[in-house]
Amino acid sequence: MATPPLREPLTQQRVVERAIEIADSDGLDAVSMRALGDALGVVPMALYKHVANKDQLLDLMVDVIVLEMRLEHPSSAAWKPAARERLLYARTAMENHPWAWRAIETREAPSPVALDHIEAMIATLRSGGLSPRLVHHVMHTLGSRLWGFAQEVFASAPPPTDPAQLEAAMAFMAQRWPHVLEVAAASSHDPNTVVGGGCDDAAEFAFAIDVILDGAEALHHAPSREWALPDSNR
Amino acid sequence: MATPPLREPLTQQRVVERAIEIADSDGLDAVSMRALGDALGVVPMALYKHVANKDQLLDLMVDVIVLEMRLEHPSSAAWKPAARERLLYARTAMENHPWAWRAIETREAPSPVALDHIEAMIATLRSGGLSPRLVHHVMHTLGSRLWGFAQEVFASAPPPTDPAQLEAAMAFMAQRWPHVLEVAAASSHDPNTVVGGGCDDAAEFAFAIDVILDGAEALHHAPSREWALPDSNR
DNA sequence: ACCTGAACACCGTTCAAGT
DNA sequence: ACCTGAACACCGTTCAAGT
Repeated sequence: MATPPLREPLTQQRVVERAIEIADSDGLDAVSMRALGDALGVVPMALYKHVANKDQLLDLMVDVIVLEMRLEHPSSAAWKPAARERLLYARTAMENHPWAWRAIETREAPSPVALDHIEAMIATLRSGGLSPRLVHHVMHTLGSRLWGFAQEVFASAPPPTDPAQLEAAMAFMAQRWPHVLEVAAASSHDPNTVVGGGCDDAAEFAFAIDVILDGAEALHHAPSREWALPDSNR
Repeated sequence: MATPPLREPLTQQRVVERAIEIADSDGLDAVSMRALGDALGVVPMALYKHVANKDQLLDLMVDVIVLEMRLEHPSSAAWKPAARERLLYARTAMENHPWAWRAIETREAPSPVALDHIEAMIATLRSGGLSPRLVHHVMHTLGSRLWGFAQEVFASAPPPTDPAQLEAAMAFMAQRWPHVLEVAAASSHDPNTVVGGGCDDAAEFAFAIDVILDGAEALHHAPSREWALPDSNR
């Protein structure tokens, strides 16, 4: 009588799924080959039968998230609302996996799944008649927003919770960085939490992509027609 | 007779300068406490007398680069060319230290030096009469471009050098990602290097900030005056 | 005051060995 | 076929000790 296996054999899919679970709950740094092995009840080196190395593991994790950004049929046929919907859809996937932007940023080349996403957005913009050259600039201007995130540098500084400290900090800012304070106050939805925290990421994302898409539309219709020539290399 | 010291004692400044030199020449990953100690002819643990830990070392390295972005007197008094000049100036500093965006991105809170940079840009935008709320949105839209970089996700894929491989890759792209190929071809300055590589980063940066600043100007002058109300919280 | 040595708790990964 | 154990070459950092 053969001894039955004590657990399911690993597969690449199980390895990647578990890695995503760990990243979702504990962050990307918690995904080490050793911790992932532990979570799967296996010695770390066993993982190397299913992924070539950690880099390929990250590739596969990113592909799962990018696949979640796939939008088969935008609800509008017009290029601008369709592009807008694609970008907001990508942002939803990113919101569900807050670690993913850090993984995407370290990928060196686009996978076929990523190229499918790029292709869909470019096709949408081209369907509006925007020239290849204008579309190219727009894609660069969108930058990471194509992948549903904007790198909000220095965005995560929480204000002090102690009211006395908060008041002191605000007094100091009013003296040394008065314009920063004024703009932070203007952005705050809740007037009581004036410094940081009061920022609506979704609204900022929407504002930014509207500026970019409106700008693209304006250039497309510009009287110079510089951007409208479909067959030039401009 | 006291034995003279065999080398200059370390200072925080020397530690940070050497770390920046290593990052400039070998990349940010080459800056480990151990390698930095080696480069200074000192055991790694000696560094902890001058920086609290590696995180503070990165803070200090970033501050040096952000200080290089300081522009005392823009050459125009008008807000838009002045803002444009600030952004391009920041990009120059970033170009000289290609590792710096990776370090900036991992900082959690802005240092005083970083707040000075933010303050200068906000003051420039406010000098044009843009409302605090519009300025806030514009700052978010600029995102990392305020720090002179745009995260060009998946931008660094070099095309195959072997002509046969290149032709095969292009044939495959033409079939599966036709719009990507068309747009890549339109962007290429040299028609012989059609896939990747032919992209002018400086031109893309300039295009993007012009779209954003032009968009800000249009909203500032918009007939709705939604963005022009200086004293509301909108 | 400033630097050192040994050690701890981690990494990713290779290679030969086990069942 | 699939997993394991021991080992290698790295990390950042602490702590007690040296001069």
